[in-house]
Order: sequence, then C-alpha cells, then structure tokens
Amino acid sequence: MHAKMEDIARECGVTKMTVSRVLSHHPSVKAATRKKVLDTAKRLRYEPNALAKSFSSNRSGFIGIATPTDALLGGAYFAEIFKGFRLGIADDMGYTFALFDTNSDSFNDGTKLGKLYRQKRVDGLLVVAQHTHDRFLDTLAGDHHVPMVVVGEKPSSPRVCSVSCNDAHGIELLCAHLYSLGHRRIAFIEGPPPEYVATAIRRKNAYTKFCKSKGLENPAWYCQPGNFSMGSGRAAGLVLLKARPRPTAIIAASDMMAFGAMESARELNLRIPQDVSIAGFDDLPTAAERCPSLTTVHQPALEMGQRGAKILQHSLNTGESPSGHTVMEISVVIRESTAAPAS
Amino acid sequence: MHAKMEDIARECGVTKMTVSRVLSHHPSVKAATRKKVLDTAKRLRYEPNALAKSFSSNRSGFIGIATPTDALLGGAYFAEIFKGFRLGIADDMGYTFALFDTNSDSFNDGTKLGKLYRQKRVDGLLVVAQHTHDRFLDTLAGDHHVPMVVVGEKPSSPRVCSVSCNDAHGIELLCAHLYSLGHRRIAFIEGPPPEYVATAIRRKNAYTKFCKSKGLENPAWYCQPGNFSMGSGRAAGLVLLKARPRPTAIIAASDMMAFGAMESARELNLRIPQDVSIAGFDDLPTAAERCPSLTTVHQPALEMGQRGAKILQHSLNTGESPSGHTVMEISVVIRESTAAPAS
DNA sequence: TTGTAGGCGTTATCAG
DNA sequence: CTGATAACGCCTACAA
Repeated sequence: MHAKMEDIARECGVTKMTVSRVLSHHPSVKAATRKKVLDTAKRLRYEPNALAKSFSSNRSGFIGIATPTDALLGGAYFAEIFKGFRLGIADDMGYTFALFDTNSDSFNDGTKLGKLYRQKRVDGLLVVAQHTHDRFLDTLAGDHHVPMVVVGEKPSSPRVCSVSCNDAHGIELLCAHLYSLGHRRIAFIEGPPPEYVATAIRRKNAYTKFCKSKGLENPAWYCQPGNFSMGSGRAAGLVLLKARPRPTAIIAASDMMAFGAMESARELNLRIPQDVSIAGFDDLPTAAERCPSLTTVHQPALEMGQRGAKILQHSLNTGESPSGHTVMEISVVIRESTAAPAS
Repeated sequence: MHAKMEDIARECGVTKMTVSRVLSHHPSVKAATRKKVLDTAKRLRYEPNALAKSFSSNRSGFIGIATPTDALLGGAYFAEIFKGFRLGIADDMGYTFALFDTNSDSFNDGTKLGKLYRQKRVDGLLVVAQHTHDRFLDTLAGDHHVPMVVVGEKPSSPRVCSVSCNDAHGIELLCAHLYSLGHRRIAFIEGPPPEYVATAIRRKNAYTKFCKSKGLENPAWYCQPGNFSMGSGRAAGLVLLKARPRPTAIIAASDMMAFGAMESARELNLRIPQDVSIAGFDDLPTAAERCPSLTTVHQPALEMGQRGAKILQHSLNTGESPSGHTVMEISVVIRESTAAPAS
C-alpha cells in the first residue's frame, strides 16, 4: 500500500501534523525537520491522497464544464472557449475540468447542475451554451449560491450569470462593410428556423434592419432559406446567382453556407469577388485557407471563455454568487472574398 | 448548512446506519422505516456528499481523459473517440470524465498520469493520442497497475495498452480501389516529415509499396510534399496536374489536402472525376458535403473509443491491468470524386 | 430488521 | 516550533 502521512511521521519521529504542515508549505516548521520530512516523503514515494484532502477541505478541486457534447465538442468554437477557460483559471489554483453532457439522459434538466455543486462534485460550473434556442438553458433557474457562469448565449433567466457576444451586430458590420464598398444589391442566406436556433433569427433581423435603414429595396427572394450546411448554401447560391437582378453580394449566416455559395458561383462561372462578393459568419479555421479566403464575422470565443472563467474564479475566491450579463464585442475579418462591385 | 444522514436519522428516530442503508438501496429495511427516511430526506433536501462517499469508498468516480487539447479538442476525430468512450462506459457505473491537457506545462511527462491515479484523482485513464510521433507517448512507461488505455496511436512501450487502427492499410485500400477502376498513373500528396507525424510516413510507405507491387513505374515527382493543409494540397495539385504525363488519380494523405487538390483541378478547368480522380484520408464531416463528394479513408474513431472504454471498464471492474494492443480495421468510403479514368 | 463501534487520511484548533 | 485531539460524512463489519 501507499505511504501515508503517518508513515512519514513515524520514520521521522514526529507527528503527522508536522508532516502535514511541511507538505502544505506551512512556514512554521524548523528547516531541519522540514528537510527530514521531505527526504523521507521522497524515499517512501509518498503521494498525497486527493480524496482525503478533498473531504477534509470540503473542496473537490473540479470545475464542471457542461455542454451539449454532440453539438459542440468537435467544433472550433468549443475548443476556443475551452482554451479561454484554461487561460482564465489560474493554474496555481489547481483546478481540474470535468466534462458533463447536457444532452445526456441524466441531464434532461438544468437543475442537475445545482446538484453537482451541492453534492460537492464540482466547486463551480461553466456552461458552454449552444448558439441555439436551447431548452436546457431555459431550465437554468439561477439556483441560489451556485457558482455558475454561462458562456456563449444569454439564458432566459436574468438571474443566471452569462457572457455572450452581440451576434446581430456582426451582421450589421458585414452589411456596412459591403455597403461602403458600393454594394446595393445584398442578398442573405439565413439559418434554420428560430424555434431551433435563436441566433439565426437575430442574424436575419439584423440584415433586414440594415437594408431598411439604408433604403435598399430588395426583392423578397434576396433572403433565401438555409440550414447552416454547405449544401443548403450551394442551393441558395444557385437561386440567387441565376435570377435577375443578380445580387452583387451575398451574406451567408454561417461560413459553411458561404462555402456552398462559393461553390455555386464557381459552377456558374462567376468569379469571386469580381462578379460577386461573398461573406460568412463564424470564422472557421478553414475560412482563411479557402481560395479566395472568406470575409466573415469572428466571435471572440476565446475571450468569452476567458472572461467567464475570470468571473467564476472571482466567485470561487470570494464566495459571492456570480451575476450579470456580459456582452462582448464582435468583429469582421475582411479577406479576399469581398470587394467593390464591378460597376 | 446542508442536511446530512445524521440529521435525517435524528428526525426519524433511527440511526444514521439505517438511513445509509435506505439511501444505498440495501434490501433489509422495513418498508415503513424506508418510507419515513425517504420522506424526511426529501423534506430536508438531503444531498449525498460525494466527497465523503469517495473518501470512504476510495474511488473518485472520475475517469481521466488525457489529450493534447490544442491539437485535438476542436476536431471531429476527438469528438468521435469521446462519443465512443461514453458509449463504452456503462452509465450506471456513474463515472464522470475529467479532462487533462497533455500539452500543459504541468504535464511535460507521461509519468504524471500515474500520479493522477495514485493520488486517487481518477480511477482510470483514457489517453487520446495524437496521430503523431508524440514525445509524450514515449514517456508512457507502462506504470505498474495503472488502469490506462491509449486510443489512437500505438505507443512505443509495449507494456502500455492501446487501441489503434491500421492507417497504412487505408492507403492500400485506396490504391487498390483506384487500380481496380483502371488507374495506372496514381500520384500521392504526402504529409509532414516523419519526425513530426508518425502516421505520415506510414501512409506514404503504403503508397510506395503498392505501386511497387503492381509494377507501376511512376516518375519521382508523382509523390509531392505537403503538410496536411488545404494550401499545400492545392500547391501540390497544381504541380501534379500541370506536368506530363498527368496522373489520372491523386491520393492525398489528408482530406484537407484533397480539398486543396480539388481546388487546383478546378483552377485548371479539369473535371472531377472525369479528368482526374481525387481521394483523401480522414473522412472529415465536410468530405461528404463537397461537390463532388470526396472518396476517402474512414478511421473507426468511435469504435476505437468504445473499445478502449470497454477495456478500461473491464480493468476497473476486475482490478487487472489492461494490456495488449488492439488494431482495428479501417475502411474506404467511395464517393463521387473517384471514377474510371477517361481511357 | 436495526444498532454500535471504528476507520478512511487529511486539516483545524488549541495547548504546550 | 510541535503535539494531542477532534472533526469531516460515509461505509463496513460485527453484534444484537
């Protein structure tokens, strides 16, 4: 069996209390004693028992990350947010991340998160929300005194602390960019119906609003349906680019749809951006690698994760419940796929 | 403060032992007592203390997942393996997954994994290896009695249990597919140098070997360098498709490079697959969405994860150390980008 | 069917 | 600076 503090104590002719003090870097131990204890610990290959430590200190040392894994785990969005978490939680606090799938059977309800905390499985929770109208989010009731921060989408309950970004403004910026280049016939490929994806309707509304504010009188078919997939983008692109008056620019509500629209342009022998400008939303890693590279909207996923982690960490340190909604700014990445229209 | 077993016991006029029995579904408790205890537990909002339970039972309830998060967390490969884990570990064992980043500073060495186990932070470990010549993997010494399984790549130490797949065979199958279609001028776009990516050299060797076995006398430039990126695939594709004799088929060692090669073909006004067949390796989710869809090699990531989890679970249940190397079969997904050559 | 006693390994408190 | 003692909340073993 493994050595425990008592074993070291016996070997050194002290009590386990002294050993405990040495190992937890308590200052008040004579240097000689300290050295003897440390040497003995090494010799006996002592490893602290994390379970006992947790029990005694009443802290699990885990921070839970709750997310719909099927939808997000494999994507760059989650990866960036996670990276932000790691940057935001100081290493020396010694926290480890535990992954929970909000889509799993045992998680049909957001109240499960409070349980994890009350049962001391986790010391705090970071929820990575899907950019959707997630029923799960609605069940987050703002449990009292649970250190929890939602990152990625603003939950319905105002009592739940969150960090999100202004996605509608991204579309606005994109519209403004194209408008300032001289585009007046700007088409839009929208995302899935709003009952599934909350952000889709926000993006579309931002487009509509912009057009109205500039007095652009687009035919109704300038706004084509889509479902975020490449195939739907291609189909929508074909419709838009075959009909007249042909739009000089297309904004797709996701990069994947923008890629599809690019394919459709190629099929019709239209050059990008000379014949038509195309822009997306998401800034997928491949957006920069395309030829031409894609102008798109970049969400500050890393920064959102980092901010969420900072808020949680502060709550963990002070014991105050996190609160409030942080909305971060979003930006447009201008690349080769957009340029001034032909004339 | 939260209610504990003792509180329930006092309320019910029994001892905490009876309460413990009720809550852990021990059969020998009178129905009336059981009901009273359960009611009281609910009334007092009792939540079991996971920390105390872990300490007492000497099981953390966590399974560690160790992986280079920067490289893998955002990719479909990791997501599939993780999904496999979840399928492979029975829900009713009540395990939670804890994420560890093998690239983090604190993890410069594989011996850290054994520590996690000895310190009782985790009950077992699943290592998701990068498909590279990972220095980290070499440091896995096959620590005695640590329930650990490596999934994705075969580690250098034979004492470390692993589940991987025969990637070279994937290239073989791809070559055979093209050969049987009638292709004789088959070119190859390879991955990064072998000192970085172990799988790259295996894939290339499989191609070379196949050509030799069929007596295909390709010029040396039929094997172009690449680095797994879309851009490098496009550059290699341009070289291959401009020179003579032009290959009738191109195998790229990754889907991303295959996508690049497809772009290069389009730039040269070559049709796929009529003028040139193109195949990849990875079966990225977008491979099926492309137009034309991409013929590629599919790694059984989900099955590998599942298998790894099963092995670990068995070890957890029996106490035996996992051992041996499982190599799973790999398959080719034939789609639209490959067809018989023109003549 | 229920109760009693003790242990798990560490940290906190207070005394010396 | 160090030690004795108790406490943390649950579980196992044994006794009644």
